[in-house]
Amino acid sequence: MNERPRIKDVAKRLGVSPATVSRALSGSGLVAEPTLSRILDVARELNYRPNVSARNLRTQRSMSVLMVVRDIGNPFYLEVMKGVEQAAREAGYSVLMGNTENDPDRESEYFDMLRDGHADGMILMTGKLPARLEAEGLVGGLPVVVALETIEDSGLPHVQIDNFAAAQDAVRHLIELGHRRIAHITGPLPEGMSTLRRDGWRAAMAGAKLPVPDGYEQLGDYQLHTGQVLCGRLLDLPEPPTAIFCANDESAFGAVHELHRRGRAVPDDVSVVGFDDIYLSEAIFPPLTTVSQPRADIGRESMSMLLELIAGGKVALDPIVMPTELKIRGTTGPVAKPN
Amino acid sequence: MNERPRIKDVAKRLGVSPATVSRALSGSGLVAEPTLSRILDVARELNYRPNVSARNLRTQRSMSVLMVVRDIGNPFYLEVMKGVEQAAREAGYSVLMGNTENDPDRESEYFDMLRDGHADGMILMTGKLPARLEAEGLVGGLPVVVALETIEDSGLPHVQIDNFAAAQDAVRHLIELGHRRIAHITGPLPEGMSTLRRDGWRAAMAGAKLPVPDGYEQLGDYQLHTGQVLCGRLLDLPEPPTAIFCANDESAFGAVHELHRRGRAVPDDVSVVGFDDIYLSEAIFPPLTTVSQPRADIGRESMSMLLELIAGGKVALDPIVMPTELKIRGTTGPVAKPN
DNA sequence: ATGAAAGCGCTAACAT
DNA sequence: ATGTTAGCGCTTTCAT
Repeated sequence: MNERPRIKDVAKRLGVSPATVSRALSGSGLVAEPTLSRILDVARELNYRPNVSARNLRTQRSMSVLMVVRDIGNPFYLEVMKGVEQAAREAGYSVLMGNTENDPDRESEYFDMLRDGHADGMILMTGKLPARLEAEGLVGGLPVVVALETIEDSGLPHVQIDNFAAAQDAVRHLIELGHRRIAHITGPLPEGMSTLRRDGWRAAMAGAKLPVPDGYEQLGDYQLHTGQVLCGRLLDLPEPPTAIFCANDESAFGAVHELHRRGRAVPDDVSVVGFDDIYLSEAIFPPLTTVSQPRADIGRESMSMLLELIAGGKVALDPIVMPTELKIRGTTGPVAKPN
Repeated sequence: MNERPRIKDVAKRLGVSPATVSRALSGSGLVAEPTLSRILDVARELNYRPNVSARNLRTQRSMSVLMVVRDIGNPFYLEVMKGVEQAAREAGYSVLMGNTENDPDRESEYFDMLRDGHADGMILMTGKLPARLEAEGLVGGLPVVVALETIEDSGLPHVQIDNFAAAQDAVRHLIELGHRRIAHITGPLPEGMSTLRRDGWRAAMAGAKLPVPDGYEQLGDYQLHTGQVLCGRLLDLPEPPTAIFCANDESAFGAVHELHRRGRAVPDDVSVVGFDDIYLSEAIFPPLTTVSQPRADIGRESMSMLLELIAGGKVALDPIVMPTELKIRGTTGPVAKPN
């Protein structure tokens, strides 16, 4: 088991100083030509790689960032991660994935990783701050970017979409198709994103002077199975809806599933709209009409803001709002003729 | 912007030496009681966290492992990651995600991270080694565990499933339902996993003395859209199959989609079986019959082997084979009466 | 039970 | 253009 070479091994081989090797390898442009390429050659030959712990200790930075999500099992984040990773790589950074599972301990653990030098910055997608930090007001100024979610009064930069407007648009699409009985399966309320989507639905209904009968707002939790159950409940209503707007795609999948199960045609009997345009939304049958977020762009944008922050730059505190697009696919259609 | 506290700050506050603080915080049991709790108190009060770069440099380990996959956008890996992460956390390790996108440069980059102290070990799920390393035979002995895939003659420990037997079982299930015309949409051949699944199908067919007409083996690539196209091709055959075994769930989704599109009933006209039991397999309509892998278990098992390796322990080179289960759901049924 | 001192491997300030 | 030197913050001998 041969030892990994150290910088001084490379230096000795050529009779130069470690400093020169360091300069040569860092591309500082301070090393003259005969020496430079000989160093590069030997480094390659020995397969030398600078030890990152030593470098990080010396430079006081880790060249890594943390991307913290609520549930790493949710594929939605993968696309965002791809964008983050791409921007990070271009800047020479690595990305560490953090998974909180909504556990406050883990949430604050990841903040600790900022302090202990594990990472230079963080992209936070959990929608909340550790209570401890928030209480002591020591969040402002940290190299943290909030993405997807909103954290009010945090003093942190945000990258997000306009959940309210996107939901409103989605519901308007249903209204334009002639639907008047439009129900909503919400996300976990009163959580911010869910609330905005719910309010967008309400606004669209109010804007078209459509009534919202009792039971048309079903409290969900973004989960597929819950969507299925709640859809069933909607169908059992005395006046069931002809269209259902779901707070996310998973619950929309559940709704479509329940409709199939009951032999109701989608969209001929009931239209369904989702939100997020996750992986496979296009693949179910019929393909899901849903609000598409520019996930990779959100990731990239978040990362560039974070790099800016890390570099000590000032960053706008007005949220960056990325555009959404309503993907009209197969689960929405004209309202059935009134019975 | 107050500076982060250092170990000597904690030490000074109490008039003890940094060494004592280090010992107290590491739970070495070498610090006596009056001192111990006072150190712990002050550390908490100052919110002190040891700098990881310094610690890693000194201890020569990073307490991180690398989990390298081919495509981070594939949700299949998320469940594996969950298992890896759980086992890692329990041992005090963090998990770094690596994404190669099948790019050889990136593949060897991640190996470099083993040498530069970024990570102490690696769980490799890409099914191949960087050519450079392989050529120089410097892989054996590295703290690397191969999961899901197989790398022949690598001298590395493996955690996997029996793809051949699982495929064979899945096809036998179709045969038991009375199917005789069973086609297969493969993964990317001649890649190892795809080949094993294909061979399992062939073996089941041969075992039942069933013919494999021309065109019944369609070369796919695990992608949804390809599955759709190839399913169409199968249906256009003079003697179309009554059942299709797909090398993975995505292509099965594509196949089901195409069947729907053409108005063919699933499973009444054609049965479909997938492989992997990914996220949402249960959610499509009808729910997909598929081979389920114990993904989280594979992750956990890989991680514990890796920990063993890192600790310098010897590890069996016979592959650890995890059990699979055929989940019989809604896309398979008895063969239709012959026309 | 605690302290003093060394040193992990690197980079950057300062010299030349 | 290159070498010398110091030191990042920690853990771990070794000494007491």
